[in-house]
Amino acid sequence: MAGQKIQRQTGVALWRQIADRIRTSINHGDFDETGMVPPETTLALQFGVNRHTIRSALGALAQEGIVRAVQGRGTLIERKERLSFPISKRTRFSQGIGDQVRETRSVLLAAGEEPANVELAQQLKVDVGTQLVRLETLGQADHRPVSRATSWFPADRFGNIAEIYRTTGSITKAFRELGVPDYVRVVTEITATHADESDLSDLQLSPGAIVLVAQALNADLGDIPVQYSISRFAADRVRFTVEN
Amino acid sequence: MAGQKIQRQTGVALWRQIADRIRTSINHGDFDETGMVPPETTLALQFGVNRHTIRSALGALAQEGIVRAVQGRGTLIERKERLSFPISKRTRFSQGIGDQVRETRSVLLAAGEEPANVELAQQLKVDVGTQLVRLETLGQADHRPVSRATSWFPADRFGNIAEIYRTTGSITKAFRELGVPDYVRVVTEITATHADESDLSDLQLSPGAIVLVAQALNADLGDIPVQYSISRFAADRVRFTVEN
DNA sequence: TATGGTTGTCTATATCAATAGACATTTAGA
DNA sequence: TCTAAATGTCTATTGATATAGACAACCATA
Repeated sequence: MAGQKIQRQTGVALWRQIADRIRTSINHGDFDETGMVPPETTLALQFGVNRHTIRSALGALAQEGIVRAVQGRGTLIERKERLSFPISKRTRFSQGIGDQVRETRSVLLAAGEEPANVELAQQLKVDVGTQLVRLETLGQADHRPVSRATSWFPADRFGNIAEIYRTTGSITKAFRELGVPDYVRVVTEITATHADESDLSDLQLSPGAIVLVAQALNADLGDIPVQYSISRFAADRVRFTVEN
Repeated sequence: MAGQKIQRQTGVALWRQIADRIRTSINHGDFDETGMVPPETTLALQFGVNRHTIRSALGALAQEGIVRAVQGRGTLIERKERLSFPISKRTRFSQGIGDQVRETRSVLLAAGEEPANVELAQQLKVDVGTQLVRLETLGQADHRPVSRATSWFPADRFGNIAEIYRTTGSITKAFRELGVPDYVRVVTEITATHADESDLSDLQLSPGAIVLVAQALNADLGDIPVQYSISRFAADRVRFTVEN
């Protein structure tokens, strides 16, 4: 927990800034030796704020299930999190993080059809208005939500992909059943923004959190686009790794 | 500016959330037709807040130089920003964004030597304690700061790289003079976090902003690590693009 | 030049965020 | 079993945040 100072009067409450910093320190392993966060009075001194402000920060982290305060003992670290998520030609949700957690799962939240707007048409190289299948999915690792994705597929080739995905829980398998034995990542765009309301509920985030947004285009082996997706990851649970 | 609601009582002030959202909309080109932000009363209605809260948000954006309010007319958009930053085997700062801006520049802020700690040693494949050259640099596009990077190089091969970099303003050229005709990106790790105090001053950010952090390892053509760097980008000025 | 639409300014009030201090309660260890 | 160290709870005060309403000042244009 380096000597960075915190900002006052910025529209971001001190307790939230401090909570974010402590969460980062925990994930970075700064307190691994003791397994607990430093005492409130120590933290108050370090951050140069009142002890009550520290308590607000720790209260928020306790709400997230990251720490647990025990009277008389201290504040114990309950859970650390930050998965490494590889991005490469063969980016698959389950494969990449499979060795970091015990169980990965992908859940279909919603499915539907809609015509391609200008942006989607451009990405998937189809005409505007072409019918697309839209899938809303939630990626989980050890029963904790990690990513929230919206994907679009050309409906003529993948009209019933929702059906198959629902049963298999895997895009890769669904593609295979629909005559796409393999596919590759063409391009990934990465941005970061503040979590919106649906992020908070879907990813079980604390308000004010940061989400990493990855817009990805997958194509089959004939370079025909098969999937365009926008995925939102909890920034403090995930890191992207680009291997060249 | 989709119908995402804003969060109350989250430790992030409403005016800051709204300022961030409006900035994103501007950068996304949502108001390009008129060149102005919607009237304050309209925004207040859309976001479901008081007009004074909108004024706080617009005031913050005006402080950043993004908008300018004109009494009687409206609030004009002064500047848009979000550069696309490609990440590939041959990631170079100037090349990637060279066609998006008129001028790119890289400035040496500081230089020094220090022994490798555990992490640096592991990354650069040297022994702990091996002497390294550390360079602090600032990447600019059209005189606006875009990235703030700290780089480490093995001192035995690149002892005077700071000197050369200061004159050429280019890592690529410095490498070339020091007997590394070419180099490739081995791996890039991408995370996101809130801006700290030095980000605010170096990148001229507004408090509470988000930074994208890229930790990158470059190697020469013999796969020997030559540079490990940690770069911080203003998240609302940059997007990463991973091409496979 | 009159009008509608827009930003600028003021007052007032309620709630959240942060500080300050005091003391209770619990735990671990001497 | 006493004590030090830690969290838990309470009261009080100040400043930042947000709402509400009213009206002034300014601009474009019909």
